[in-house]
Amino acid sequence: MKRPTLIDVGREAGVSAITVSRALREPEKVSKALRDRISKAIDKLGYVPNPAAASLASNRSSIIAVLVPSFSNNVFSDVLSGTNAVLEKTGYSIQIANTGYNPIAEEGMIRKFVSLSPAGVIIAGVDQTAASRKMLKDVDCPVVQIMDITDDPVDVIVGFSNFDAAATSVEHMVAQGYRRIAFVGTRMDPRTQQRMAGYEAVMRKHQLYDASLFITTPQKSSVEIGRHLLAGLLDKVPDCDGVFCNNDDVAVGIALECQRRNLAVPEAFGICGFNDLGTTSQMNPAITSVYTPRVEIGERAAQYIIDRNAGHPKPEVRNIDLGFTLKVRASTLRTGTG
Amino acid sequence: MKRPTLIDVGREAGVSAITVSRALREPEKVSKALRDRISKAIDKLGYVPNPAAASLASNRSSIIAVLVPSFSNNVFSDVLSGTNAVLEKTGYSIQIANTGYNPIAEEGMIRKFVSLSPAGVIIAGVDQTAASRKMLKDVDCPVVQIMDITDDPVDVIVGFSNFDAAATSVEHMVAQGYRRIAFVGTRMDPRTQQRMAGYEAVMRKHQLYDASLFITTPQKSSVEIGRHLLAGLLDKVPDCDGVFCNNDDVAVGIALECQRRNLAVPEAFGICGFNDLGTTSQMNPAITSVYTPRVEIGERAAQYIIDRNAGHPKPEVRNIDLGFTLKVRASTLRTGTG
DNA sequence: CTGTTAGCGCCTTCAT
DNA sequence: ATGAAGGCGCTAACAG
Repeated sequence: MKRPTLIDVGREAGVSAITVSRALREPEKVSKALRDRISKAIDKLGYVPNPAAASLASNRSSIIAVLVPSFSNNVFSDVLSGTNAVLEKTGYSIQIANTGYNPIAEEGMIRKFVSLSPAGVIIAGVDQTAASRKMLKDVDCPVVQIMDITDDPVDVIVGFSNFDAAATSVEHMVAQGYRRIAFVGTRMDPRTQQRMAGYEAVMRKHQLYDASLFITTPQKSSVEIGRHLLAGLLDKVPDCDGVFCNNDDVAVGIALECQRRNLAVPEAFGICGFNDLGTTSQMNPAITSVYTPRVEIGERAAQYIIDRNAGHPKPEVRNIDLGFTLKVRASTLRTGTG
Repeated sequence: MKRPTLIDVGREAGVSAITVSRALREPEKVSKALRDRISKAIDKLGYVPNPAAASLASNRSSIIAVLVPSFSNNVFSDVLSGTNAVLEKTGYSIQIANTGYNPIAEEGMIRKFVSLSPAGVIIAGVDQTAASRKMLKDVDCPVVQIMDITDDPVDVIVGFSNFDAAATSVEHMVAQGYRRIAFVGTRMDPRTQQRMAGYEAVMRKHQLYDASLFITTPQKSSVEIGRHLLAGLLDKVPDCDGVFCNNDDVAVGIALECQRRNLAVPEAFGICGFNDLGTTSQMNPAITSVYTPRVEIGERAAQYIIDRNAGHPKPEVRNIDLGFTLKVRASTLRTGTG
């Protein structure tokens, strides 16, 4: 009743264990006849490899470590969907950890993951601690940073410029005649801060910058928090005529609060969200948002790991910018021209 | 520069490897003096255990396998958050797989997970194949089914009755005077079908049952699909006066489409969602929904695994019903009495 | 193309 | 309370 091993399979097929091992890992190095015999023996005995033994002997595992800052965030579930879709037909498995936007916690998680000899690491952002970065440099597997872009990735980065995405959005709002545009930011993680910087750059460029237009909170984003933030914003800045939000949930909350207050969107007040998670496009009026290629980022990250482990060389371009798309909708369209 | 092993730590501390191993796993069996020496040696060398070796030698791992039907689903990200919160201070790690609502795929994933000698398995629902169920019965670790309830779990189940939750919601709508209540179901997974059964039972009981009131689609739920489904529903059943949705996103989409059509909610049309994911409560009017204890389910599942592995006996009550709460809001309140 | 040998790092068992 | 011996199942390295 005990679980069969390679030796058992080998005995059944009349070959040695190592041949079975080869038939599984490098079938082209084993003759067709043997492959067939071995495969029958495997089925007959119900053999399933022991990954712990494989990992111990070879000093590498089939585990891809994924470090995200939050589970309850559609952004990262989309990334994970993409990664999973690419990986599920392969032998890799996904082990995840939630860093909770905490670089120190992240460091510990990286240390633990490194001890697994992972087949790859996918990690959100570029703001790792020095120690984290060193571990990621030293680990003997592909490492993909995601959701951001930089000239100096640990290995490779797949993402987009949060700064540019924000700047593009705010430029659009300015072009639509909005002047007193607030920045509404929740949680204020590094990527949100980059969006804030993009907002600020454009506002300064147009001499519209005003420190009182920043509305931020360390709380996580939600529709509810969006509603509350709008109330606070209108108290503080009564002549505010629009918002750029770091997140779609907040934008939806603000839109719903505008409905309640009969604040005319887009005429009196413009709203722009971020990520284009799906609800924004359905609102009345539809909300402008920045589409970000989350699923594709997850897919590309996984594919990179597969390719490198299959022997592909490290590519020359190590920052893969997948861009973003400003989805202009009614909530910021005053001129009718886009 | 090679990674230190227990032997290296032992040499540094002047003890044998096995003593270091004990100091790590069963500190109470090692004298205080040695523990201190060993812990210094570990820090000095930067020793991190090799989980593959541990797993191979002991025939069990620290991996908790989590099988969910979807990543892009707030329900399961909440469960995962709860599980992760309980597990993150422990030595366990989480390995996830996405079954895609496919029992055959699920079977393969279980087979693979079982080969890891996991420390626990968390799996959504009760509709596993016979082969899956057998593997889960045979695996030598705690197994927790979640998001449902049954008298006959594989090991333990933590969830709530989808049938009762739906029945309670529909009873409420009937009490509020709605008569031509439609069931709007997306994806039609097993739990959705139970909700449909709960709806049907109540409609039959009140002699309100009508087969044309079922609107279903295999597509995944979204705000957008909700809007389209309402359009189809009103074409097909013009006198329809309310909907019970299997999902909040769909309910939100329907509410937004009602806004657009100037269909008065709750007066002319009642809307009830499912799961109470957060946006429903913020809508205009606020949408009634069934709150489900998703985070707590994830927490309890993880805690059960920890407890059993710490030697706690299998509890007598093996189906842990955490219930649900109908959150009555404006979208179904015609009488003002709740 | 196939086999032999020798571990990988840790834990189980048994001894002291 | 600590240690010695042996093996978990697999694969790297080298033979043939």
